[in-house]
Amino acid sequence: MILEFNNKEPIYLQIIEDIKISIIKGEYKSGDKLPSVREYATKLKVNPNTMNKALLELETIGLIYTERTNGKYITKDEKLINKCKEQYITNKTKTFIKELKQLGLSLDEIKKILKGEIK
Amino acid sequence: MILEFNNKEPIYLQIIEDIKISIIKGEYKSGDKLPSVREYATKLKVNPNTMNKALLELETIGLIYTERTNGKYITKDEKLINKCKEQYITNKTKTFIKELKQLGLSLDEIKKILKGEIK
Amino acid sequence: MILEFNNKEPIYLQIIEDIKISIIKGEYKSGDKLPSVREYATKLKVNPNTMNKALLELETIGLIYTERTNGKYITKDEKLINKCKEQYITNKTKTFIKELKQLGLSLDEIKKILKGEIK
Amino acid sequence: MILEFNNKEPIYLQIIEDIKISIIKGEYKSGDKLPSVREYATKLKVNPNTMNKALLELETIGLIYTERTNGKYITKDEKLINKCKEQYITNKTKTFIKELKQLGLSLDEIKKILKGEIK
DNA sequence: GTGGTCTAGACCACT
DNA sequence: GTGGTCTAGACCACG
Repeated sequence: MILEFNNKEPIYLQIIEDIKISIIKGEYKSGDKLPSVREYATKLKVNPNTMNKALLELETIGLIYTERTNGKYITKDEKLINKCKEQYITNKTKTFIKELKQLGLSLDEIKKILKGEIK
Repeated sequence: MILEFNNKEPIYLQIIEDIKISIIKGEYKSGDKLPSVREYATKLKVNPNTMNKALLELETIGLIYTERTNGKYITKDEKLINKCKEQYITNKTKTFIKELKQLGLSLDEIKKILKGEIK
Repeated sequence: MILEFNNKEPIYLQIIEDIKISIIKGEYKSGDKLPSVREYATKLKVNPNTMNKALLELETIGLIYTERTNGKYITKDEKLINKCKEQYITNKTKTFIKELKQLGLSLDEIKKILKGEIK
Repeated sequence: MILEFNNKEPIYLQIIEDIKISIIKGEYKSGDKLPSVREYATKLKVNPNTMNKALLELETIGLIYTERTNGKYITKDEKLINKCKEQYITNKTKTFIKELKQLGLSLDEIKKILKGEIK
């Protein structure tokens, strides 16, 4: 996994986003063990503190959990994962539609644009 | 014009975005005079410096220009405005599609989701 | 005479510069009568105060003088005009050379560049 | 590095110009880390905000870039630097020639003047 | 310690 | 009254 960070957004948020997507896509599966913080940090060329912050936040969301002294794992709660996926999708969709509507575009126009873009 | 600011994004960026949209929508028309910096600032309950920062950035983009000691105006370059509009739309559309594709969704699935959301 | 003003520099300075050049070039000759302030102002689409400011400054330099109730004239002091011309030229030349030298260019290099540019 | 500011031009513009020249000359090299905003500000006896304004503008030009929380660096895009250098030189040269031509001087006369001035 | 943002308030030149 | 510049000083997120 290689991550191109942009400098406008906090790195830890970009990492969170990336791992979230991996989970939603199913690349990381329920119960999978995650690399150690250190390992992760070196792989991403990132400060361990940053890595830790990202994983902590994922833990508070519930997408990963920690087994003391053993490592971090993807949650076994598949419902949660699905819920996350749906949320992610409807979120993106709604804001997308909202933004275009804000420009005064009608739904028909939005559909047209999408047809043009989806090839 | 009332603007509700969110705390995640810098105020000046939100102002830029808002004015940009007004221009794109045609609420502000080519050659229109903008409210003075101070007036704008009081209306938005923002420090004049902040307001100025936003307007300066819009000027470097080229969407507005300054007449010395006279005020600020919407660009007369309608091509630029149209270009901005198109850019804005295709930008939003492309990232939207990219984000959903990244999740492994096929184009058909994206279409379905949109149909569900567009009511 | 048509003047395209830029918005970065004060208009009155641009006017001064322009009239100065006209005098140096000899378009305005020793003893010539200048248009009235009002006339000038309408021609240049400029506030009369601005026009006045410009002419006043030219008067303090000595390039023009006022005959009470009669109008403004180009100085009859041709020496002054010549001095101005020389000053203008050596000024521009010296700063030009200084700026390029500052970049670390040798005199030979500057000569080359000039040969390339002068066609 | 000591900078003598003149009062005619905004300080932040003079700073921009100075840093630009340092980059063009190669005193600051591709990828070099710049002093921190605060450090720079104290060195130049300028308010940090002013310093920041200058650096921001250099960033929009692309000559420097920011690494979040880490510092600012000279661009690694050496082509851009070269382009800037050329632009700077031809710009200065062209306006110089234009200004003298505007006075009615022939190219031969300009050459003579330069020979006189270049010693 | 780094840059980013924001506020408050002041002064200036120009028209 | 307009924008432009500058200072002082504060707070924040990030790493």
